[in-house]
Amino acid sequence: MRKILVTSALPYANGSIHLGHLVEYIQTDIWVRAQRFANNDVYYICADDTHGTPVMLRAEKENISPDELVNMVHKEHSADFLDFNIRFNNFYTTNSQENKELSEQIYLTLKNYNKIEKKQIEQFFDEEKNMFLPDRFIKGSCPRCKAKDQYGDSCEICGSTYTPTDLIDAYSVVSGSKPIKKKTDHYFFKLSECSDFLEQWTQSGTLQQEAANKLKEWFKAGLTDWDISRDAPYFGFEIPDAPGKFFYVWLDAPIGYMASFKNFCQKNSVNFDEYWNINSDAELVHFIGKDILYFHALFWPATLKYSDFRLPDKIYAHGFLTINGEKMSKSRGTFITARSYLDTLKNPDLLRYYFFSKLNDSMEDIDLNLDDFLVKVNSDLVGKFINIASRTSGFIVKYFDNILIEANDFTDEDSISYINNLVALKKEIISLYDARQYSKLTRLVMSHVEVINEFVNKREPWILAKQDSQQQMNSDLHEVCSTALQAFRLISIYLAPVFPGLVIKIESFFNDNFKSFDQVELSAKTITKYEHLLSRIEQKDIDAMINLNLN
RNA sequence: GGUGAUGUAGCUCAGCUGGUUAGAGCGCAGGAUUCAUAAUCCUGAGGUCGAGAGUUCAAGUCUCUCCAUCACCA
Repeated sequence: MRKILVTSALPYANGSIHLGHLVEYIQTDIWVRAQRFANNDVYYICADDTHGTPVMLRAEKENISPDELVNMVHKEHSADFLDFNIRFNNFYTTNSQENKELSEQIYLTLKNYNKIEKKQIEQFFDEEKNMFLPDRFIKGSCPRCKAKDQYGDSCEICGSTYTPTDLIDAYSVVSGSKPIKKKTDHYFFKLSECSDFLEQWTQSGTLQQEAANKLKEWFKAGLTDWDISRDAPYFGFEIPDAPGKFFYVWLDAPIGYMASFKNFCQKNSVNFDEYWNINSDAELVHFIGKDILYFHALFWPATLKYSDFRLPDKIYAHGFLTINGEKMSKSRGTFITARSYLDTLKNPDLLRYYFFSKLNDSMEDIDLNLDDFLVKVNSDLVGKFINIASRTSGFIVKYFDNILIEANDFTDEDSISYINNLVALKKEIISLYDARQYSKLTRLVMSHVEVINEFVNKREPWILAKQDSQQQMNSDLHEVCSTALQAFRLISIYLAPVFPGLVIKIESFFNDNFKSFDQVELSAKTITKYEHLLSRIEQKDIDAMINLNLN
């Protein structure tokens, strides 16, 4: 049995969860559930990422304290995750006592290793607000194409990148005043000294090949030291020996993984050190988006290494979500929030299935084509999969008093072989889940769904039923329908990690409780009367969802 | 501008180290069937595998050039 600690990236506490976020949480949640079905011991941990300038300024704008804002958002995020059937063992916050203590402890250990250095830098400063400005908070005209109101780091019109100094007529987004340059002391993590270690570590199988290749580029360019401090006013943790200086949000965010787990351990009597000690025998797996590979593959392992903690075993990066082949866009209404999906389409499992059917182990972007989503989910799930139960259960109820023939008692050659084939898939299914080859898994399982529908068509239970009005137990009709339903049960067990809400209904249909892939070796004995397990998606619901996001 | 990734049927995607007439699902057309939420099953039409050149007995699969999209970097 493997002991695994799994994390998804921490959502930033400055906005709502949208479908792009959900790719990751759904991917991870499915992986976690599948590992549990494979009898492994898994904890799934997450938290809100709360610190930094954007949260601080938004709170100010809304006339509330950052703490209040962060609490509000935490409630919203928690509800979104819950309603999408994403079940963390703990969904905490980086704005916590545990995180403060761990961040300080880690910082001080880094310092002991002589990995921290104070350097004077020059940064843009807003005199009116009396604060230093991140690049994103300076706007001006693009030096190349002269487009107005471009951010301090790059131009959205012509795509050129530059520093805020290059902007024409730069102004502070916060106050509108012209930023001046001002000197200040910052603390740096001497990442440049970690190159050898990181180069070796990142090329050792922890990352996907494509991610490792990406990192090679960065190593070629050379690692520079990492600025881990920000000047007051800043929403975050003050650095212990440096009044007025705060940890940069990206320092304490990944430490939030540890802090959230620590909080969980305290509440549940789990041994924290067993998972984070340098010689821990548990696995540590991070799911992230490709945009934050830099932080997780460089800063984070270096931080852990020089603060005497264990390193991650795997960093699994996925691509971005596009919608109808394009970047999500507010003006097209494709910046779809989790809540707007739930309000209109209701059923989270449909999106979970769609993402599942498209995800693999690569960093390629995945596309949510809304037309494809509608027909694909309806035909795969309702038309084929659910239809197996829907079309055969009536006979079992009507003629056989809800009693199924168990797979061991099948006498028909086809019946025996279909069930055997499905049971034999267990190992492959487990390994496809483990390897995050979800799209391959979908094709594999769906091919079996098709076989069962073909079988039912060929055996024509409706004809068998007409031939004999006094159906005997173990008759052909009984066995044909039992075969379809036993197969349906096995497929449901294999896909249980994908659609937990639907599975609850399937469980009660079989008077069963699915917990492990091992249950495919058993059979169902009875069913309850069939009731609709799943409704189709309708175009008008998708339209309504888009409309909600246009406002 | 540099680096990397991607570009296969209307749509979404498979195609491992190059090897018989390029595949799946959805959609579409025709047929079968009526148990099932007009679901299912069968058959079929659709592709010069982004473009061009090259290596090879043989290339979607390797090399080069170009085009498009995306990402990262300066």
